[in-house]
Amino acid sequence: MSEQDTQQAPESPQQAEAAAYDVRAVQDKWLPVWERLDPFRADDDSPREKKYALTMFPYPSGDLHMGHAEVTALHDVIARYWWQRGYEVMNPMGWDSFGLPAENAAIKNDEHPATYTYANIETQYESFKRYGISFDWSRRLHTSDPEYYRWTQWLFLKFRERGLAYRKSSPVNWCPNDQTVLANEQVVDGRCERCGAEVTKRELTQWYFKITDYAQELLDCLDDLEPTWPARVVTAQRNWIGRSEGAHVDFAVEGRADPITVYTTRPDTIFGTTFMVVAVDSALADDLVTDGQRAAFEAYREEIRKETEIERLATDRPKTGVDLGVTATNPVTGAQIPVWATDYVLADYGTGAVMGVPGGDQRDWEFATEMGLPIVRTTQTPDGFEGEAFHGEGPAINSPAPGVDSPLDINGLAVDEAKRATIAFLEQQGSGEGAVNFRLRDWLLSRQRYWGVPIPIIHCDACGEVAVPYDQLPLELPELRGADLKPKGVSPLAAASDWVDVACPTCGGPAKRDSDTMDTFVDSSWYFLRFCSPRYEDGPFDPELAKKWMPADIYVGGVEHAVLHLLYARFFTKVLRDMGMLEVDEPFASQLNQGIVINQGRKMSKSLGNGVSLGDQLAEFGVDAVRLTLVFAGPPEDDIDWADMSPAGSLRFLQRAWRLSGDVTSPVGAAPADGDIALRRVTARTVHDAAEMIESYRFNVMVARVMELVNATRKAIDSGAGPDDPAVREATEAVAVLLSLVAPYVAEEMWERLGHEPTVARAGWPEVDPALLVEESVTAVVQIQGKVRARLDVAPDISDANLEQQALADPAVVRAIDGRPVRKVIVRAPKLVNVVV
RNA sequence: GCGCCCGUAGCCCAACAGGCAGAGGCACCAGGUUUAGGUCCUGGCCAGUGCGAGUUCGACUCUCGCCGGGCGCACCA
Repeated sequence: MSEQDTQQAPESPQQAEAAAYDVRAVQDKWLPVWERLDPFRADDDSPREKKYALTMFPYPSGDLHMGHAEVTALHDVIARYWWQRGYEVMNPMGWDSFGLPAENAAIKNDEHPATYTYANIETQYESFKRYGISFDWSRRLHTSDPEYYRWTQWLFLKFRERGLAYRKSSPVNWCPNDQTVLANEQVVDGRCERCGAEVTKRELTQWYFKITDYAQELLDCLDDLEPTWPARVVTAQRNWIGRSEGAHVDFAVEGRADPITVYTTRPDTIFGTTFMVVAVDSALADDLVTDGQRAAFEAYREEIRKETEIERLATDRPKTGVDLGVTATNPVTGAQIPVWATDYVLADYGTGAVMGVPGGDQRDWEFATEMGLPIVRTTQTPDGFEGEAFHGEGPAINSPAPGVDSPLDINGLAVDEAKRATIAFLEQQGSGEGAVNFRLRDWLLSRQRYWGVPIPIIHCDACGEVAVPYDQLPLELPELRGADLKPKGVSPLAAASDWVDVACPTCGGPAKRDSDTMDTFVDSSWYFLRFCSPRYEDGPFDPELAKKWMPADIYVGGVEHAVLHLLYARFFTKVLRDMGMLEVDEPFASQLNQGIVINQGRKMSKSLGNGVSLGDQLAEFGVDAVRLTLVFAGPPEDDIDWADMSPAGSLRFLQRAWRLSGDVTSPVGAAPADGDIALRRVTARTVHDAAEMIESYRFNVMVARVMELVNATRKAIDSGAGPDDPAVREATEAVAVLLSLVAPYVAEEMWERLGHEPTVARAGWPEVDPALLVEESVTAVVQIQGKVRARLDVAPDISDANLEQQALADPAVVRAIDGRPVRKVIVRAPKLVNVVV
């Protein structure tokens, strides 16, 4: 920047002005003008067709960084394109402003989390404005504002009324560092998604959203999203939901009223069941164990509880378990089989109990081998099979085994048939039924933290759980700060007795508020709906306006939310639809996942010392050049290595484009039809292609096309049609409009120099005369044996026969054929002729 | 272990639906301009598409197998 200034000092300001524009001065000039014109305010009453452009709202930690710069630059290309194409565009922005970093900062600095949060929000707000993204700031929201979280609480209570929010005791994921529980989605490879600490299990009573009620629909709708959502997100969600089909089977236990029910995807292997395994941390195991085995069982359970998730999930360690001392009855053979407890069965999947079929399941095989339990194969293995358990296709064998008496016989049946026959038998006998299971668990939403939405529930000894009355919402957080917020295993709110101790709204007796707060993913599960009517007072959003704006036409953001935010937001949308408040089934019609900005082949990090400061880059090259660099770097989904990029080169290009606007001498409104036809064709082609590129998210190619147009226009001015040709004006105006999607400042400056009023952002997409897109002649290639031997200039509508005749008459072709007999001629008019000799 | 994606000039990246491998940029070189090793203008340089097969008149593009890189899932019965 300072370099720019010193370069302008020389004797002739005129000359300096002609060579380069002052990046900072241009930014300072236009920012207040845009502020005044407010060109991106979405009008709820506009008759124009709507577009809703959404980008993931940030968490306010410090100032904006390169990642924010990339995602918003890409997003803004689309939003600004839609404005230019004449849509009414809603492009809102806000902050996901509850969360742990603010709380940690508050403890460290002995202050209130709001101090950190709102200071950062202001910083980011100012940065966003200067960065020139076309946000409609009139819709700004913060999830930590009581006006916002009032409705988060309202939604929680409505969900609860529908049976979709409930409390249960269960072993939950616990982050020992953050001192809070985590949802399954927030545990990555056995570690806390946020801080990386190894997650352990704890038995706690917590609030859950019953997202599993929507498992099937969440899965089914992915088919509709497949064409417009990134494949990896769709796949990730399918895997996460994890639907499987199988059966529930009851194994009777002598002396116990209830049988042990298992879930299996392979009911056809039931004859190979030589033992049962129950999750060691389940209530079922505790209930089944005999007095004689209790001591051993409890010792084993203690050992397991001390393990971290990482240890527990390791697949290569030996199987462990303890015999519970009871036996169960195989419903098809009547055989008595031992029941064991183990940690390789999960308490919260299926029924927490599994029939052990070592012949068909590798885990069971290992367990049987370890414990000396019998192994029976029930599926014929292929010739030469040398593995252990076999779970492939093959006819059923030993079902029943010779000499075993059973009312069911599935020997010889293929796997699918055997499954069907077994389920039919079990259903008829009343000892089982076909069943579907999902990997997806209910969403644990309680958090033992302060800086979040208080759960609006009061616990009364007499009345139980009582909802905070709607007219008392928002239930605001008590004022806590600094050391009050230190993690102590229970929510900091629990210690705020003034706040916690209340009269029961129902009976008036002494009661306590629920002291947990909600997972911040609850806040972000509906913010895109609030944007439709951000000041609405009668509900979380105005259903009429949601009807107008929803769904979001594009959602741009990071792929790290593939199964977190994106799944939760879909769930909320479906529930709100079922509540009659929304008409859409899905919130986001299409999606774009940008890559990340790295440096020197590595993720930017403090420890590597390879961080790139957005502020420094903006100061050195200006907003436009940084935005252009990010958009031009490559396909949006790809990571950008900043070390490979050249923001200086981007700035040079922008200077070249800008210079065009000073060279144009024809008047505003000069009839383009009188202009140079060759340049007009290039302009038309560029505008046409640019639209296509944007709509297929190939923004880097769009920029390359604009560069070509700039080059062509330069040539026309210097050595062609000349600066007064109307086609030069037409081309330069097109450059300004196209550049307005990426480099708003220089585009505005060009627009003014071309004699127009601001703002170029709303100038409208250039008109393209379709006649200019039709080539007057094309080059046809003549190949001999697939090698190019000649080129012909031909009419675009030349016939196959005509082209073939011309090709074979061409001297170069005749020479190449060299008298050999022509065996075959392939003609693809007007582009190609291939002669086979 | 299973699944998905990607390998094109020194570097970042293009190539519609199989049909001329290069659109654009960076870097580099040369000439012009210049007080100028900068800016600007002009021109140049640079790969036969990771490897090996197959299909085809024709393969960067389709199929199969390797090699290399990335991502996702992973004791879910």
